[in-house]
Amino acid sequence: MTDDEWVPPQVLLAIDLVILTLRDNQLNVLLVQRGIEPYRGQLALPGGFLRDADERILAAAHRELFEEAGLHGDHLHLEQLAVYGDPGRDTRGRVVSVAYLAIAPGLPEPEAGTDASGACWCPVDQALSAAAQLAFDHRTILSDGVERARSKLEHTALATAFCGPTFTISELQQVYEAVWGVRIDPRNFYRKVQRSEGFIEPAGPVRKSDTGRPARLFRAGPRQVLNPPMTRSTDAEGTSR
Amino acid sequence: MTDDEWVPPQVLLAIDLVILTLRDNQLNVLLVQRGIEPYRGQLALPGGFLRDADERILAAAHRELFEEAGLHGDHLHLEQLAVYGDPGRDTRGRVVSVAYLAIAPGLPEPEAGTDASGACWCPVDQALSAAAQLAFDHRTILSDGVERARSKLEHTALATAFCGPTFTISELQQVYEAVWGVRIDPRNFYRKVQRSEGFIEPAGPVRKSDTGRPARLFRAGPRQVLNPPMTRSTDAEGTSR
DNA sequence: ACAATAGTGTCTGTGAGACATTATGCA
DNA sequence: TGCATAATGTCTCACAGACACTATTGT
Repeated sequence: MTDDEWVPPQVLLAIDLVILTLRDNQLNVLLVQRGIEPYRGQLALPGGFLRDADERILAAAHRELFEEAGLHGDHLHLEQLAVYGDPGRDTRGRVVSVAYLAIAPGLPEPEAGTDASGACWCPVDQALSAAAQLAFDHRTILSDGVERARSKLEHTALATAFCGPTFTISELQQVYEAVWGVRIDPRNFYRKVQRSEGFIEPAGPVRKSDTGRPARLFRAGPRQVLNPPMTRSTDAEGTSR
Repeated sequence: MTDDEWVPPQVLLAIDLVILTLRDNQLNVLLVQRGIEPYRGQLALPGGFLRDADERILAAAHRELFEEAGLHGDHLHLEQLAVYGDPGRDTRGRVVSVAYLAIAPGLPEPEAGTDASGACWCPVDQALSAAAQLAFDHRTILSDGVERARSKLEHTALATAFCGPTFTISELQQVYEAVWGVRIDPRNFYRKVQRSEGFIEPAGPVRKSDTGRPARLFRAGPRQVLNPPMTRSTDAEGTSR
């Protein structure tokens, strides 16, 4: 079409991870402090380049997930989020990054000393505030990831991925409250998740807590898409004209 | 981390387009017949490589949209779908493709003679049937694109993108019926879209048709996300255990 | 007994779906 | 007048949200 000698340009392929978890009833994201240029010393999402030309992209995401956070595949939700590839987003050349969204159950401090020179959980509110100054376009990526998680909570069973293998209903409720940033009536929530066919199923007897009546335990059910969905009261959306 | 001499591998970046429209009350997709290897002569989604290292990915999508289908940006919905980059999906090397979903109002036969040696609209049912044999992993991409369109119809105003600048309510209904493959009660549909704040707004007087009472015309409203959503009766989903 | 959380029951408003009815054009 | 489609009204059932109430633990 153009020159006979024209060949398409090549690009560097990177993976970025938005790893969300719940800590202390707050939605947290895993951030690392960059050890190399560009943006040396600044906070960034964990990630890296494709290792070699034969590595699958999803495999690279899993590899980075392990290298930078010490997490491996089991009990972990991992899904493609979007591609970010604007020219100039990385000074090292044309870098196209595939972002993945990972949801992990509540975890203690991350394993340090692997790849990243310092990884830490950070509340997303804080990471998204103007003061945080994430590297590259990672603020956009994080924002997209959080919005995706919020949305998927509505009509999929994603919420169970934030919990351990078994959980109580009020623990599940805390997931919704933390991710959506709203308060939910426990009685209505209880009925709703119970009725939602295949969402959760009974597991073991009860979990005793320090105070109050012990709660029954549940595990994630077989159904991934919820019917009916968990409508969050979306009272301020759309274009305000 | 590994060798001092290690450099990340480079890949070729491609764009693939899932261009959907409505023709004769059927959901159609634009396909081209490949003029070059690999998969020469087979049907494929329109697409191509990044032109140069400075081109934005979205710009490349718009460029291909024009080159291969003669469509340009106005009155056109275009959104990122996903990335497909498995090794071996293209024999020319490691090709990572960013798929875009485009929705166009009903259109006549596409402009031939630009880039693709023959482009044509094809009913999606037919394109997805086993007999079609699309090139590369384009069957998967098309399938993902259609599912995305179906899903977005529920809680966004995407349906209006299938229509012209003005449309009647029954035309809008035909969009839903065609994309979802269901029948909808016209009276209930009428009330529902009317009540949905900001979805559609009156435009001009009426459109006369060959038969029956003329219908009022509407245009797309300012609101993109619908509240309440247009629930399609999702009676068979999730994992059947 | 009391505090605290788990779990159940009841009421009310709203919307979805089924379907009758009226309105407005043309042959 | 008859036909076809547009537009509106009515009914019923199911569910969301509000909230009173009972149950079961520890102190």
